[in-house]
Amino acid sequence: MNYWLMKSEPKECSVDDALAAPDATVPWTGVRNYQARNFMKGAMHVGDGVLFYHSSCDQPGIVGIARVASTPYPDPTQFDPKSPYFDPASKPDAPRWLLVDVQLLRKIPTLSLPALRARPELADLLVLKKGNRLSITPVEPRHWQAITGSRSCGLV
DNA sequence: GCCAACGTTGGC
DNA sequence: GCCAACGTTGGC
Repeated sequence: MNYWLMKSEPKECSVDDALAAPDATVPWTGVRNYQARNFMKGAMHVGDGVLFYHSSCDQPGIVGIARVASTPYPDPTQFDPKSPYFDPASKPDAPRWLLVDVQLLRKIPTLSLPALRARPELADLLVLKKGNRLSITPVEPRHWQAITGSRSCGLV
């Protein structure tokens, strides 16, 4: 069991969009960074805990508790010329970009960046570190527990 | 393999 | 819109 923080721009897929989706599950499209991809490819497992994060918006922060709901599979947007995530260098027989499905378990009151920074036990949370731009970052168990109050995946 | 130029992310 | 911090690209 691992834990992750995954960023989404609410303009594209907000926590409410995830909540409204069938089974509250959405494909995590658009990851175009090798380090983030490699997390999905090599270290993520179905059932891993996910902190659902809103970025590039009025109030950035953690807005939901979710879980990894699938093994990694090719991100279809890489093959769609009309998609902003289209990657002409990626071929269907050798997909470059992957995604996983993410299932929202519960929405939480937004934990804003200032609120997160106010907690000393979260000082090492990667998303709070200066210069961090990764859209998927691993979360240490102690951070997960501090944020969710649970050792488990957040299932109630 | 080096590294300068360029592009992107994302908070502010 | 600004800009710091990275990642990627491409000439050499």
